[in-house]
Amino acid sequence: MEPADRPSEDSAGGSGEARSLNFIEQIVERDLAAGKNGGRVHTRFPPEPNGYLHLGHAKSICLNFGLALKYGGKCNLRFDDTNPTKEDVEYVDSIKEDVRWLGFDWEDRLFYASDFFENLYQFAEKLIQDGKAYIDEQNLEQIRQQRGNLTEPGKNSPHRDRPKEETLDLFRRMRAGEFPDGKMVLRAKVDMASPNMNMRDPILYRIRHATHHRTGDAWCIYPMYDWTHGQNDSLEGITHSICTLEFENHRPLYDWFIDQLDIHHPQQIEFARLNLSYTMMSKRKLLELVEQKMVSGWDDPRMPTICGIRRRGYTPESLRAFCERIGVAKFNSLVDMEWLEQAIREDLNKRAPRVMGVLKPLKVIIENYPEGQVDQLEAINNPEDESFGTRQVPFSREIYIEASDFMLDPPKKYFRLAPGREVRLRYAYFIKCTGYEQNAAGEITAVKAEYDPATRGGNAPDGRKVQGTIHWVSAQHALDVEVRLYDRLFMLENAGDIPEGEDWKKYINPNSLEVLPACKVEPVLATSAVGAKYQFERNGYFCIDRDSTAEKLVINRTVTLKDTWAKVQSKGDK
RNA sequence: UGCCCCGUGGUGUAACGGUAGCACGACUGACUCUGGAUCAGUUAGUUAUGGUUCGAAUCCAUACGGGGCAACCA
Repeated sequence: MEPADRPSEDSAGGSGEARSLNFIEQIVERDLAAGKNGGRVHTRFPPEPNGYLHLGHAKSICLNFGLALKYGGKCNLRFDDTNPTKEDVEYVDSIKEDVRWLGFDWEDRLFYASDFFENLYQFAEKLIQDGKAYIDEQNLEQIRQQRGNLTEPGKNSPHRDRPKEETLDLFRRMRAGEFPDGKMVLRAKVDMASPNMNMRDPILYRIRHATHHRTGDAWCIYPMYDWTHGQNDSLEGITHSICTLEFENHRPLYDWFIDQLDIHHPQQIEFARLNLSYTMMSKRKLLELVEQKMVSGWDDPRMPTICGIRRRGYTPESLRAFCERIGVAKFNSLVDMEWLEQAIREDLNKRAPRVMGVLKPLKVIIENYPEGQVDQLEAINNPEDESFGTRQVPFSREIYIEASDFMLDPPKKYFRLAPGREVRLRYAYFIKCTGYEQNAAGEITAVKAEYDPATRGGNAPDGRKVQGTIHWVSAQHALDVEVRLYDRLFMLENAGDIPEGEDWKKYINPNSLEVLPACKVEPVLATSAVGAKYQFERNGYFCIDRDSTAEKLVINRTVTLKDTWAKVQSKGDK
């Protein structure tokens, strides 16, 4: 993993431009102005370690850590590990790696909900002592029946008025392991008739004789998320508990708990989660893609996971800029994929060295160029930044150009090579097409050309202009590499919104991966490291994949360059 | 059918009772040894209907539309 530059206060979002405050920043500033929390800002990012982080989490991470950075506060990393049957250290490790890679630092504030199991247990005893909780010995089905539904109130459990001494005894024996799974639960005594379903005597503890990835077998009762989350925030001294919209209806319950316990009261603020077009953020479905081998793994470059997008060639800076740009609100929106791509283009445009790479090679034989001769031509490494310097690119009689840069019968406004036409080979010479070879199927197998020695370096002394400049690679010097092209994973724009029950897999794009096994790139790439990023001129941004071997580089296309010619063409098709 | 939340150009957002702005896209044009980048310009919006007000995207009401809630999940 490459080191990530730490975001500073005003580069947290990648751009230092003045920007109006989002609604959460407004709340924070209001609180600060009012002297609330003694001027502290303390947030947290609280993932459940049951899957890999995705772009939706990136939004939350940037928000929480970004807020702390902006207001001189702190942000904790806390794992919500209250369900031993679903969680695993594999996920804990990947989450830590991803947060760090994104450029954020929780310093010494790494927590687990399981660190607070004893506190939570004591809180529960207090609730019992206060007559605000009871042991319910009904089974799952009975409890569900009594909960009522959206329009009808629930009914009280027959155990609701059990004496608190009895509840306390039972609860302690629950902890001691005297009862099997499902035998009983601890419930809060709130209001079975509340229009808010969350208030209808929620379950606080269930029995699970399961080994926890951190606490081992120390516990056989585990707190529910609702019972854990708010108190955990409180114990960590969180001032602003930022979460997604679906927890809005839970807030009254969290507030109720905090009030009953009379402990520090963090303020919960809900925002809309990220939806990105042509992909989905469902952990469950992403897991299924991995398990059913529809992708190569969690870090498949087509995945919307942070590790996937990292392998694809995205930078932390581009992701932070993306998160800043999409903003934060309570409206459920669908962000166009284009925004993500634009963010990485902007970043890499400034930072990626340029190089020439031919994806679909077509050989060009320059008939008036001496056989065996090699010319070294100077090329600029990054026109956006002089400090990148220059490099030498070998040129010889036989070169490869992009197959799409030659047409037998070109349409109007096609500026590239065609019979009789002259183009510039970038940083090299003007060449004019003098002929071509075709196979029996009519495919062009080679192009013949003549070069003008006077145009060395790319300019004609007589001042004549050419319309097009194309990239090329010397055939005898070229490196053979494999390039992998990626397209959207799903064919449905709002792939995150497929109704439950419908077969979401039928929307998977069968052409999301295209492998080009025989691409030709400049020899300088021979020494490049895994993760190194380049712009292949006129083609896009690429990054060296970890599947590379000593014999053959494997290169991912991160994103294409904007292509106005492609746009013109596709319009012509319509 | 109940409760909660949300509706601003194509997209994402701002304006907090006083000129509807910004960004991305799209479209023009300039420039260019990347049909990239850059620069200049254009386009286009307050879901609807009432009300309050000198004045409403903003406050109120109703309607319409979208989202969430009935796991011993988080």
